[in-house]
Amino acid sequence: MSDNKKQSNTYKDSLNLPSTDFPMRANLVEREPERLQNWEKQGLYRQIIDQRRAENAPTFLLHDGPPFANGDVHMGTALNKVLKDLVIKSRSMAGFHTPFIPGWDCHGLPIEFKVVQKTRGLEPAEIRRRSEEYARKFIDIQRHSFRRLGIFADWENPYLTLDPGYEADVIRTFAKLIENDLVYCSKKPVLWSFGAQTALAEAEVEYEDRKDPAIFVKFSIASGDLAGQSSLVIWTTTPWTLPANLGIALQSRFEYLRSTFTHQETGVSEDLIIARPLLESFIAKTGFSPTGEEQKIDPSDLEGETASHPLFDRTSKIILADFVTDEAGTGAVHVAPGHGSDDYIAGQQNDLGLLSPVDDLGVFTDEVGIDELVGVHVFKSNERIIEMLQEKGALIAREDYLHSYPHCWRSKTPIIFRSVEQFFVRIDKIRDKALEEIDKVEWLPHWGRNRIHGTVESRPDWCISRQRTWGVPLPVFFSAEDKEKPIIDADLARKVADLTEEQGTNLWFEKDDAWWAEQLGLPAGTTRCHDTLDVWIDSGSSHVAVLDKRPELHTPADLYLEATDQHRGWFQSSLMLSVAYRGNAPYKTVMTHGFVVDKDRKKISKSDAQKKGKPMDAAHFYNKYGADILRLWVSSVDWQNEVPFDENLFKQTADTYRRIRNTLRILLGNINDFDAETQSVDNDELTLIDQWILERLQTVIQECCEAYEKYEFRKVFNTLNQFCAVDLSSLYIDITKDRMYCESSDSTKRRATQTAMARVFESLTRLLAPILVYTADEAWEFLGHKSPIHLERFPTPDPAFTGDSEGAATPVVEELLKLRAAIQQEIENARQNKLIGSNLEARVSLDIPENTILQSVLEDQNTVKEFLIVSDLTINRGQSELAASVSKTDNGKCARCWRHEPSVGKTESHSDLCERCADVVEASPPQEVDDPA
RNA sequence: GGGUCUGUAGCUCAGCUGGUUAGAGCACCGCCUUGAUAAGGCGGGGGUCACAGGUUCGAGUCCUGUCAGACCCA
Repeated sequence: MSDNKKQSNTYKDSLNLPSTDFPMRANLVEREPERLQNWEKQGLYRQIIDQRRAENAPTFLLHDGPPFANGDVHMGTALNKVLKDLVIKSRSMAGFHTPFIPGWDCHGLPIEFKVVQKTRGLEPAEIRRRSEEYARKFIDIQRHSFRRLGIFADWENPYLTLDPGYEADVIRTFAKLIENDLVYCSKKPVLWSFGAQTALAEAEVEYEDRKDPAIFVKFSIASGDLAGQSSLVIWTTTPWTLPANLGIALQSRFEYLRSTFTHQETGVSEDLIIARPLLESFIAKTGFSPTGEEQKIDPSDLEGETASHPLFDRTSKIILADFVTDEAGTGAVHVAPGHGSDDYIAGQQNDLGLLSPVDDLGVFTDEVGIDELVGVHVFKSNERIIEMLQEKGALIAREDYLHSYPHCWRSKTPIIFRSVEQFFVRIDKIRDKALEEIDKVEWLPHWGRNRIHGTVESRPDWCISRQRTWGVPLPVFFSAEDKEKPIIDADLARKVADLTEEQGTNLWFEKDDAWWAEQLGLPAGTTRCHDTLDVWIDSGSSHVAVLDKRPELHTPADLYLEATDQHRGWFQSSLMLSVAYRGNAPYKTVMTHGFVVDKDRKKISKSDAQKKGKPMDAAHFYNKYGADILRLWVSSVDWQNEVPFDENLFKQTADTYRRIRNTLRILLGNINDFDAETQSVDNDELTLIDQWILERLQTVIQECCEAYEKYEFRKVFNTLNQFCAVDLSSLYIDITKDRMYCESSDSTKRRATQTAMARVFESLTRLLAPILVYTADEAWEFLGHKSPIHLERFPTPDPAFTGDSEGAATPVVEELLKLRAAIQQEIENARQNKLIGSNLEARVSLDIPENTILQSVLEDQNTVKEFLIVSDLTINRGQSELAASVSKTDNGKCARCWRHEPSVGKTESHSDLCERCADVVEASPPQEVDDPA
């Protein structure tokens, strides 16, 4: 027994077992940073760029949308940046010159809010100093994460929207808008946050449920035939806007009903006019139902008449408007032009005038006209106003109304519509051109076109002024004579840009009005505007401040790639500003990805995730699993839709990773003693199976390159995963084990397989490189390459193995696979019945129908046996159907190769070996094989 | 409420212009192997293709509606 074991160990030493130092366990968390450090030390990004430039490669420009310099990199941001990197790396390996300048969006309320919250009462210049410090801190944090994720970019020279040069270009972009007569100032209702004391963009608003009193209010008709006889009833959920009421809108398409309405319980009667489509709900909600004669009223008869305001001695004009619907209310809509955008437009069209008696804090001003309300917050006035209506007998009914209501994304306070002097960009002047440009752009997925088209089509003028400090100043002045009159002048704006180009826009806040007036040659007494520009102007100007500015870049960019919410955000602001600035879109293609959602496809809110202890920071994952796992995950998902995510998916991805890594490892181990330069065999010396795997490889190369080109990384992932798991691991490597381990090391058969394996390895690592940035480079290095794989190009299919030639191996192998499936089932039966253990103990009898494809290969028993990994095979050709039967073989087991061969014992000097092994052992004694020296 | 989308095994994804018993990998269960071994091989279970109608000789694939989810808007 011990003798036997000793002997078998001796034979083990005579085998060519795979050998490599490429570790099975990746230990990515520790190894990746080391590799990253090497790359950075040698300036790999620069090397790649320089190399492609030297090759005169065509340029592919992906313009980075700037993430906000606030908070850590979470999975959503990581998804975005990794996708961008997959694009960049795959385009680079496809031979393009791909400069990638990362950016950060640095200004804006969220940062200023953090700073101001911490310390109140700071001077503007100090707020700005601290805001910049805050932004830069997070830029460093995020940059570190992005680098760690293996993203190649010009990290030393990113674009920051707070850079003086960038700010100056924002101002120049704005000057161009002025020049094109696109900027105006107007008192207009805007979304106002009294919590943050600023106007907000729509993107800065979030909706939350809120309960408000909804009231039905009577306005008695004051002119025309019905004067003094009947009343219109309006419905509103914002009683505080009633003091600003200047009109009542009716729907021309509705029929209205006039009647005496009597309250079912109180018996009170009122002569009222209600739209017929809303009559039922009116009755249900107010308790008033028609009890008198019913008279049809045509709303156009009332148009132009007036109704008495229930709180003041003044009238409101009755108008017709399309925004009146039958969804809620009475068909008569309260119009306060100062407090709503529909109202504002209707007010303009009908000369209603405008009242907006509310200040920055959301408190009523003198203008409200009711002394006791002056100084009271609007939301605290609702109840008092309702009481007053009640006192005047104008309140028909009230209810509590739960609705989804806009809130400020920062201060979380409800939004009010309030009219203030604001600056706007006239969208109508550029809308048509913008819509035209949209259709020249390629949108991925294609429905993105509809999304942005819809938003551009319907968007109102762009409110671009913010009453905040942390931003690019709005370069406008107010005349000395009339403080209300803005001086909007392109040349002045350009001078401001020149003055701040070097020193930054802090100058605007540090120097006083007199200084500025003098610098710009304005009359003494001229004051400057204290607003800042909407941050969407900042980031939307990047095509000027970055693409135009940097010598290696240009407009339009080939690709913008962001999450779908940017259809209304950056894609749109960039489009509008580019159309205004240069008359065309800043991009050729726009690609969007979905949001990261949880495994039930519900959105992940930050607070929820924290509550449940579910980490969402990218750092958690690359520190626990490694960046390559995170990247592999990105490559595996359908990012055009929502991207499901939870930690289990990482474990799943890690399994896939392990399989790929082990495949690379066994390939390395098998070609360890092989020098492709000197020991490769000619193509016609490759065996069937080698030829087959190379044919498969060409298909894989073809499919992956096409998929990369179409940004279908998921397909690359699937293709490579299957190639590794099925074609290589389960078939090729398994089938060639015997020849690799047992044939003499220099045999042609073995060298043929090594030739194929080396080619597979070279191609596979390159195809993996954009995804597994660290692992592919590690494997590449283990093969003996000195320079990083990321300088390489993708492989191209070898025409000698495209599989459609006459001697193609693929059709033959596919037939053999059918035989394999048939016998494996029988072998498994035998195994389950404890008849045999390993495949090699099986005696297989195989019935095969006539098969022209297999004809020649069946002549060669050894090839078939090798392919099927069986020792003892009898083939019965010309049978009616494919069938296999299995029993235990009588052949003796070769102590070296473990096959059960009839030839075992036939060689006297090695009585426990098969003939093949005896020959091999005779030819090369173990010591020589084992000792590489 | 409106717009734009999505919905195939436990999970991540394939299923081309409608056509035989809907596929892969992972996970799960069983077996084998111990010369890829914190690996590898083989076999197996698992899907009324969200639901309900319709068009068609025939639908996961086309149409309508419902439900659920995402983003944007109100």
